[in-house]
Amino acid sequence: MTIVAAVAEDQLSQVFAALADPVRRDLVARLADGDATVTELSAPYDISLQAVSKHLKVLGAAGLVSRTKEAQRRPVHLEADVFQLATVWLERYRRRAEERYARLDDVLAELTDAPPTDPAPPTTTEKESS
Amino acid sequence: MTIVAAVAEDQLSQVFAALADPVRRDLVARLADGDATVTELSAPYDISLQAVSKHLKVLGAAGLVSRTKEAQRRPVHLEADVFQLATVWLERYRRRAEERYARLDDVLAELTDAPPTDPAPPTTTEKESS
DNA sequence: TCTGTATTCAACCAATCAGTTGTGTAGAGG
DNA sequence: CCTCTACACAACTGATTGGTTGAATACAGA
Repeated sequence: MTIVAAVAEDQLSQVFAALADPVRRDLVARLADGDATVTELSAPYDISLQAVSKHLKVLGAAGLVSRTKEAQRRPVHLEADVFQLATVWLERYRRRAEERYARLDDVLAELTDAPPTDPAPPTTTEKESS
Repeated sequence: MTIVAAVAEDQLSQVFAALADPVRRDLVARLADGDATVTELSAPYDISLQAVSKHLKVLGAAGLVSRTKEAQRRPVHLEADVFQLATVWLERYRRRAEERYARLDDVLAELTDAPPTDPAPPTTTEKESS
């Protein structure tokens, strides 16, 4: 279980890191409309083809794209499944935060609470990070 | 519109980059359960408090957290809204890719199509990146 | 006022990253 | 066979990043 979680953690890092670059997001956006080769993908940018190839390698390492050998060209294919990994993570904590925000007692605590003797009731006591 | 889009693009980059780090994701996970101070947040890690402060700065720049001045401590608060920015982007292209995958003619095209004279109809012709 | 606590700022360092250019390799076509 | 095309690999460079330590700032309490 720990190993699985660690691997997932690592892939999550790679997915987010991959999508942190505007060029790579643009590549993903274009690949969502259909597979394409490196040369086709690199055409719109003024960076070198090798640079785009590197970007695709990053996306590939994150599991966001796959390559298929087809003659001498290697079309890039978007793997939509991996997106859910990130979405699930995001939604999980967004929902948690919003739930907490919705609870009135917590809201009131944030508004009225500021006792120097009792610093922060909600967080310090429990910790259940990863 | 272009400026707005550019800003959004930039924030999206920052959000994804912020979440690409496991420590920062862990911080977010813990902040989802409630606000906390830097000292509290840094406790579980064996890195310095200053390092955690830096991480929070990154999260803050991405708009994922906010700080409120409260005496000499500055509790960190998770901003759940920004999560949707990322989620919307992810879902947009995941859905696009899956729609395309579901259409049978496209699937067939991928299987039977491989004409060297006509490289790739779907992508090269149009571009609507940023 | 002096002290302790909470936090940031600044300078530094090693590692990673995005880009480059140059070279190598695999397959299709003359 | 030779050449073009499509791509990957390797080495280099400048910028960014995650970490450190040391000092500065802000405020609460004795």
